Amino acid sequence: MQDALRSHIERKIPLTDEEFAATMPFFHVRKLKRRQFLLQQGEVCRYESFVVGGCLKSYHTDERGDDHILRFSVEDWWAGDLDSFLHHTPSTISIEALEPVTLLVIDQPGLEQLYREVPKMETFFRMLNENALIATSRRVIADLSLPARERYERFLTTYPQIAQRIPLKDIAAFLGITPVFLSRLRREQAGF
Amino acid sequence: MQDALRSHIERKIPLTDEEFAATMPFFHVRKLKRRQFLLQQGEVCRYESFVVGGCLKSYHTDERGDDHILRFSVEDWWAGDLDSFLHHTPSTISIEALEPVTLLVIDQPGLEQLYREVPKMETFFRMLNENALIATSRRVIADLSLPARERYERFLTTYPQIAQRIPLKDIAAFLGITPVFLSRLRREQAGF
DNA sequence: CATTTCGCTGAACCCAGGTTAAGAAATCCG
DNA sequence: CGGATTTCTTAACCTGGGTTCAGCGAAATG
Repeated sequence: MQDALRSHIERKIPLTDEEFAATMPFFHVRKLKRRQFLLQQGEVCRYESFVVGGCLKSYHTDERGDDHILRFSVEDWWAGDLDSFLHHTPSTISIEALEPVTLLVIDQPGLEQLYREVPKMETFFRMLNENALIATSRRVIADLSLPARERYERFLTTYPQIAQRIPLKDIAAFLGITPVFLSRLRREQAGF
Repeated sequence: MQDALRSHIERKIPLTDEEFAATMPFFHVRKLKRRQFLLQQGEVCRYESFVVGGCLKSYHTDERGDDHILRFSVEDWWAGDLDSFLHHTPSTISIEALEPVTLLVIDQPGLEQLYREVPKMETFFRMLNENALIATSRRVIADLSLPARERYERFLTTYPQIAQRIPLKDIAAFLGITPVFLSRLRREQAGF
């Protein structure tokens, strides 16, 4: 399990055994059952969580009660609300397990101390956030410039593995359309 | 002008005179006239640019030729395409001066060397990207959950200064609606 | 295994926001 | 300054996607 984290980190930046040994104690294991919450909208997000196994959705619930999914986190991804985590403000999202989930979590004081003790880990998180920023910016572009059907097609090709594991209504909540309409898109698509 | 950059950095992290002196040479000044491009979609983005004065828009042009504005960068903000800058890939956005602009720019080898020579600057850019990620994620939430009129109202209250300086058609391109429709929103709003 | 619940589909109808066009206002530039 | 260009507004009409409701199969729950 620690292996999963180590090889994940080393995909960006090599670590010595000592560095990894110094890093590991800052993390601890957490398990969630299906439908259990890692974070509920309104709470302060205390942990950044590395997903060892399983799948979660991060979503915002608007005033009308509609859910809007920001991202799905599967093996080798991270889950958390950075704003709430860093600034100790109530989070604007909930994070919920779609499958049984195993996590390695770190809290904010821990992360800061980790940066001091293992500077390479600051570099690692810098790169991680760079990538997250790039992915999020791509999503803004797609949301602004593509109609629903193309966002759906792009989702299918970009995350084929994820698309299989996830109910249609959650994909709809991710794309920003209703399940009814997504069902319609599928049917039309099947036509050819 | 260097003062602008220094106090910008020190708003996140204090620097000694030596650290700042070591930092400054990695930046150089660049000026743009109104309508001049800092980056054109398809080019590789060679610089991260700190805005000393003026205002720019970063926008994506879709296949149909429609522009979608991702952000406006004014004094004390940054402009650039992180994905293209880091990975030397053709950029998916253009960046254009809306007013005469003064920049302090740094290239990618320079930035990497800066991280090595002044580690605090890596911390600074980590924090900078954290904030950018938070802002971009907020935007995704807003795009997914708010109708056009509320996105407009939020834009007005969040960036009142910027809203003044910018033509309506650019605000529309930022909100993802047509100028015609934005004009309609304004009229209805004026009604009360 | 009976039953309630939940997710998916289909069809009819509706509305926010887009499109087109044309005039008024502002801004640019010789 | 005066013509040209660009921007803003208004109005009439159009469409992508939402909403509602109904039926139906697959899971969860007892």
